[in-house]
Amino acid sequence: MPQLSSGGGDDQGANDEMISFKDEGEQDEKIQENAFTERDLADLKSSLVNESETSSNATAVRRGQQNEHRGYQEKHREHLDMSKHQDGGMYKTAYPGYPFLMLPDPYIPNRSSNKVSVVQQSHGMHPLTSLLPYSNDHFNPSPPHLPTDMSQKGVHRPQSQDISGFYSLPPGGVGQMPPSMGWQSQPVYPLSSCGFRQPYSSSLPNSSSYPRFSHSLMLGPGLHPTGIPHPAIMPPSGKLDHHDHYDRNIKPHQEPKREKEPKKPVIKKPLNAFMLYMKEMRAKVIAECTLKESAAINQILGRRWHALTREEQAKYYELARKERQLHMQLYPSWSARDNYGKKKRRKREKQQDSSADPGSPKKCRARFGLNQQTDWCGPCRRKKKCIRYLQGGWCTSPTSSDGSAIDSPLSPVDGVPPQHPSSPLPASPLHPQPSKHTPLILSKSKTTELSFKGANESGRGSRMTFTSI
DNA sequence: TACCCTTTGAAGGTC
DNA sequence: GACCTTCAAAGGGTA
Repeated sequence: MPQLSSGGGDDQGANDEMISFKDEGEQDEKIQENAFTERDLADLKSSLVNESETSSNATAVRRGQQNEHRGYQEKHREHLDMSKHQDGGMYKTAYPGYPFLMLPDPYIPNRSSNKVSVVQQSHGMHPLTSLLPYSNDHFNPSPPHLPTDMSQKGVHRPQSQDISGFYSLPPGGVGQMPPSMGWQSQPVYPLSSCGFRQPYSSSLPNSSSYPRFSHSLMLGPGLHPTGIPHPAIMPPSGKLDHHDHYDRNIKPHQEPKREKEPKKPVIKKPLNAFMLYMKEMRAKVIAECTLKESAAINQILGRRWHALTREEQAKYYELARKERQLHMQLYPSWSARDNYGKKKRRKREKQQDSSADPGSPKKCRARFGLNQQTDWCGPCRRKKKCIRYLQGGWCTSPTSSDGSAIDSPLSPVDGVPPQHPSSPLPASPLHPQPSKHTPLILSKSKTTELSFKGANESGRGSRMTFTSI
């Protein structure tokens, strides 16, 4: 949980505490104790209270709806009406390109503060997407993979009000959030990996996301007047296809395509804290570093993420948590596993191939077999993570192939502290275990990645194994 | 055209 | 409970 850097303890300090963002109750208490100002706390608590209420309310509402047998088309018309009323305000206040949006009055009890939506905003999406399109009403009334009552789980007025609680972030609590998130003051950024600071904003380039969002606001031909594709619902192709996201009642000219190829919408995973951060900061990094390759950008973002203060990270965790809650409310039957296989087979194939390679390093189990367990390392005997990888015998320690800033998260030009402010970090979303993400091992260059893959049979697992060397 | 790369976090499955 | 796998975003790179 966020912990303000207090006297004596800078961000490198050892006075870290384990804070779990998963336990909301604990989290709230921790927040009270350490993290935010009193005002922040009050607002946050209020927000969370609203959440609790809204959760129960939403459930009750859904039950009520079941009794009402209210057609979702009717509900959808409500949404559209609401959207029409809100569009103006949304456009005026929302920062384009960011998944969060500031909500107009109907959703925000207290408009005076910068309210922030926690719902992701995909490219080309109307800001209202954050609220309305979490409903399936825009799609098949009863997608096969959803329960029959999903049509009742669409966002409706009561729920929208409830949701507003999610978005009601206290002004103070968001004080350091970037303007694009609707937060009021500038965050303190480390020096970029390019070696300079750059204020947000006005200098924001024509990044990929911002202009695209603007385009959606322009509502080009064929776009829904409200421009509401759902951020979490994607066409099976994986590409945002507006045809799939707009109400068929509103877009009759698009119907032929729908009828021709009724696609089953894919409900995307809610974004986690880091993903939200990435969406927010990507444009800035691109502007600063004139990088375009996402892999490199993401490396920088990863380092910056670790360089964030706890409060800054906490905001993203909180937003992500709320987004998950909202997602859960709207798609109670959705499972992350629903999307498994949607991205084809990727590394799995490679990993299988790699594991089939007799020359590749293996864990104790694979290397020595069950009948030579005495040769296993201790963790392997306990079914823990094999430590042989870490002992240098089977593969060389991954090192940066060059001294580039990207390769080295410790690079001074990046302004990133050698370690996360609180490392060694306890296990928590804010303070991942060093074994997982500490920058002691520099981010993986290609060389590193290869070395690691060979050692671990798993490209993914690599980041968990090698980073603690 | 489809997948890779790269990051962190969450979820679900396995052992 | 630890570990592993997959997916979420993004867009240039690659086969």
